[in-house]
Amino acid sequence: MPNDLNQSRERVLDAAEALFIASGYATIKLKHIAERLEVKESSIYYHFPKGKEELFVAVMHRTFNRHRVGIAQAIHAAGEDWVAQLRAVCHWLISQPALDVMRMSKSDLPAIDPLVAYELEEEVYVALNLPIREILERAHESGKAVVPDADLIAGMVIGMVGAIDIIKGTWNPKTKTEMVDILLESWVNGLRRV
Amino acid sequence: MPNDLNQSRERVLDAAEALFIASGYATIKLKHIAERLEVKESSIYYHFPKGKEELFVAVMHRTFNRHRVGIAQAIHAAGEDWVAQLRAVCHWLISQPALDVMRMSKSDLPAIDPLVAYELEEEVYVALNLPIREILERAHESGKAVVPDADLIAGMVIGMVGAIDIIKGTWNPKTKTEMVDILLESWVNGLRRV
DNA sequence: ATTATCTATAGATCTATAGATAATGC
DNA sequence: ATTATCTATAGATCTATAGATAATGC
Repeated sequence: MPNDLNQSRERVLDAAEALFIASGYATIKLKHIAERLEVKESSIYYHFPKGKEELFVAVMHRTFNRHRVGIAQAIHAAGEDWVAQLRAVCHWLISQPALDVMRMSKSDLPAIDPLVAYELEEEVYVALNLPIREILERAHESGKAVVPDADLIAGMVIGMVGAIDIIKGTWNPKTKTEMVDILLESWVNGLRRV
Repeated sequence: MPNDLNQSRERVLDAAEALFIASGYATIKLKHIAERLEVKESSIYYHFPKGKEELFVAVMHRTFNRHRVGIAQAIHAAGEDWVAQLRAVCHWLISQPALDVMRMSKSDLPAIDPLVAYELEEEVYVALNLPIREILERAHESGKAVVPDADLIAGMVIGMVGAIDIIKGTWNPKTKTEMVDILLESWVNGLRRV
């Protein structure tokens, strides 16, 4: 059953992305992806002849590229205010499958070709950390915020959205958007009241 | 070569903990643990006859129990001030192998017996989230802080320490303690300067 | 006798390949 | 002719078990 725009390849990437992003490279077997697609494992090799690692790398490139574009657009659409920009980035992030950057960095990437792993690590940085860092640096330079280490706080913002995902799943009845707004508000204005 | 206090069993737990905590249940094979111990895979079954899952569960119980005790002591030793208590918890956490709570919850625990997984999830909550949440609630009730959702912020604090670990590994030349202090300071006092 | 390891191997699972089958587009 | 699937199977890896070996404590 042929298709015009490589639709079946995209379908494989979609299924693999949902599973790899949620559970990681080692946990997800080709069997799981095949089951989700309702095809046999071997069919996946038609689209990704080199197999699991090639599929994982293709998924990651696509995901990080989507984030790079989505975050840049979100910031642009948010206007000049740095808090509005930060909120826009967070709202974009919670609209996407939750990334576990720690698992990627310490578990997924060490399992693949080191050169490709390095490239992917750079893509994450450019797509996610860098734009957030730049928001914070602009706010700092214009005197609107005190940002002691923009890279560090950018990393925290990304981790924040991941943390929301766990808390959401377990207990909290609030929506993710409400949670992000609460956390950002408390971070921007501070917890302390003397 | 016998030993007095189950020393060889503890040695297995130590090796398994370092690997499981860093890379997760699926990534770590018995081979990796055996290599680290310089024994054969089959020797591990002497201490954990039911194999990998039993070992993983024993590791997690031990880890969470150590955190429960360590965090309670850290808070007690920190005195009355809520910021000092928060800092003490964070300093305890960075003294320990970095936990990836998201990976545990979405990747490791779903791979084991559901009943045991539920128990472990509760242990994490009691050991980590609950004490932090209580610090924040006390600060809120005494009017010293504005804490909109203590559970949510407690989850973030735990995520924060994990995020530090990634950033540490990749770029930042600061020590983990410096990073925690910077992040806590910025969260307590707020980023905004109008 | 108890503790702790080893060798050897079974059985399951996982990744990957070869080659057949089928549907559509030209 | 091209796209996309399938069946069948090889080979590697992983978990687990049975039973031997060796050292120490009683």
